[in-house]
Amino acid sequence: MELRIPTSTVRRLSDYYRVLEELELDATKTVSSQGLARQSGVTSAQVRKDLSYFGNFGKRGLGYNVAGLRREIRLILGLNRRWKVALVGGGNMGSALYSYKEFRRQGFDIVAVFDVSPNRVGQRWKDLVIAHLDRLPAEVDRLGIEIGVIAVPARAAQAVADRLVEAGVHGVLNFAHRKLFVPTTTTLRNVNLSLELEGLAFAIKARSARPARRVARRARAR
Amino acid sequence: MELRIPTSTVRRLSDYYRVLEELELDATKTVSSQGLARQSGVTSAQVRKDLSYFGNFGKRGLGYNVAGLRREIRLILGLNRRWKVALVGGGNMGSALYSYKEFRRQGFDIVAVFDVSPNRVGQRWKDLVIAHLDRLPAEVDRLGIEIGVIAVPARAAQAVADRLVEAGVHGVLNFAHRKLFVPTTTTLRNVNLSLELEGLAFAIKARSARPARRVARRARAR
DNA sequence: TGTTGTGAAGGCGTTCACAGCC
DNA sequence: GGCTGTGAACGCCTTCACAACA
Repeated sequence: MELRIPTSTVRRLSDYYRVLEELELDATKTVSSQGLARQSGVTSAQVRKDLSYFGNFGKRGLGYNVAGLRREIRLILGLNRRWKVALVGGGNMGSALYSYKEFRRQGFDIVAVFDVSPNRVGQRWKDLVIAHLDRLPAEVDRLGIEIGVIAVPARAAQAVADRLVEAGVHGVLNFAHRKLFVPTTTTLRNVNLSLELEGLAFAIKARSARPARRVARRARAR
Repeated sequence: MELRIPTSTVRRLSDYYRVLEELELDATKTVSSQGLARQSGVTSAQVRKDLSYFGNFGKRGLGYNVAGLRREIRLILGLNRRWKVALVGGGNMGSALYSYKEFRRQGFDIVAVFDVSPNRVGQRWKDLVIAHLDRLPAEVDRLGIEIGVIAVPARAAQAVADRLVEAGVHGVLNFAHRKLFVPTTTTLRNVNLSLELEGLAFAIKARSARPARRVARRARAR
C-alpha cells in the first residue's frame, strides 16, 4: 500500500467528498461506486480504483456507507484538521482570495497577509493587518503556517516563492501568471486564470474550424 | 495534421507564449527548444513535440525565431482577436474576476454581468450595469458573446451552465464548487480553488508521514 | 443477485533517439 | 556541429472483466 498516488486521483477524491457531503445531507445511507461515479462524472471502475489506493471501504453487494466513506476521505485529504495559510499579495486577487469564504469552510485559514507596497502594509483587513513581506519568516514560525498563496505580479512571483520556501512553508498555491520553480521538498500547485480562458478560446476556434467532431466529454458510469 | 491535440499541449502552449513574450522584450531573436524548455519547466523533446502538432516552425541547427513563433502561437490559441465574455454571478468571486485586469490584457472582455439577486441587478460596475439572468439569451445574441464564466454558489451552478449553453455560448469557465455537465458541443474548464488547497494538504500530509521520498518535480531540459 | 476489489489489457501522453537539414 | 521533427519505445493512468463475497 506504499504506492505513489496519481495527482488526478487526489483531485477526484475531492470531488467524491463533495458528492458524499450532499448525499449525507439527503440522508442517503449507502452509495454504490456507480452512483458515486454518475454524480462525479467518471466511471465506476475509476471510483473503485481510486478508493482502492487507500483501503477497502466498500461492502460487496452493498456499496459504500456514505458517512463512513466521507470520514475516510476527510482523513485521507487531511480535512480533519485546520491548515494555516499565508497570503502574499494584497492587490485585487489577494483581496478576493481573502474574502473567499469557501476556504475557511474547508479548513483553510488565512492567518497572515503580506505585501511590500507602503500603501498596503499596515492596512487593516477585517481581523488582521497586512505585514511587510520581510516579516514572513518570523510569522510563519510564530503562527505555524504550512501553506503559502502567491497573488503578486508575475515578475515578483519567483522571488516570493523562494522566500516562502525559505521560511519553511511546504505547500505553495500560485496565482501568478508565471511558471515557478520550487525544491522537491515543497509542493506547488498553479491556478492560471488566463490560461483557462485561452484553452476555451482554442477549443472554440478548433471546433468552428471543423464542426461537430469531438467525442463525449461527459464520462458515463457503467 | 487533422490530429486530436492533448489538452496538456494547449496549456503548455500558453506557457511558451509567455516565455516568448519575455524573450521578445529582452530583444532575443532566436531560441532553441532547449532554451524554451528550460524556462517553461519541461523537456526540449516536449517543446518540439507540442509545436509539431501545428507545423514546422523551427530551423534545424538554429532554433526558432522568437517573434515568429510567438505570432504562430498567438494564432493557434486564438489570441489574435478579442473574445466577448459573459460573467454570471456578482458576488465576491464575480467582482474579483471582473476587476482582474489580466483578462483584458489577454484579449478577453467581460461585456456583460448577470445575477438574480434583486440587490445586485441594476448595480453599476464601472462601465456596465448588472442585468438579470433572464436577459442572458438576448444579450449573448446582441453582443456576440462566446464564453461564459460561472461564479455563483454551487447549488445554482448547473442551472446557470444549462442556460449559458441554451443561450448559445460555446465555452464555459466554472468557478463553482461543483462538477458540471455540458453537452459535447460546449467546452468546459473548471477552476476549483478549494480543491487545489486540498491537494496541497494531501501532499504535505503524505510527505510528513514518510519524509523525503518524492522525485524531482522540476523537469530539466536535456 | 448485486457490487466490490483488482490483475490484466488498453490507450494516451511523454521521452528517446536519430535521420534530416541548416 | 547544432538543432529540429518524428516514429518508436516507454510509462502511467484508465478501463476492462471477473473472481470474491455480502
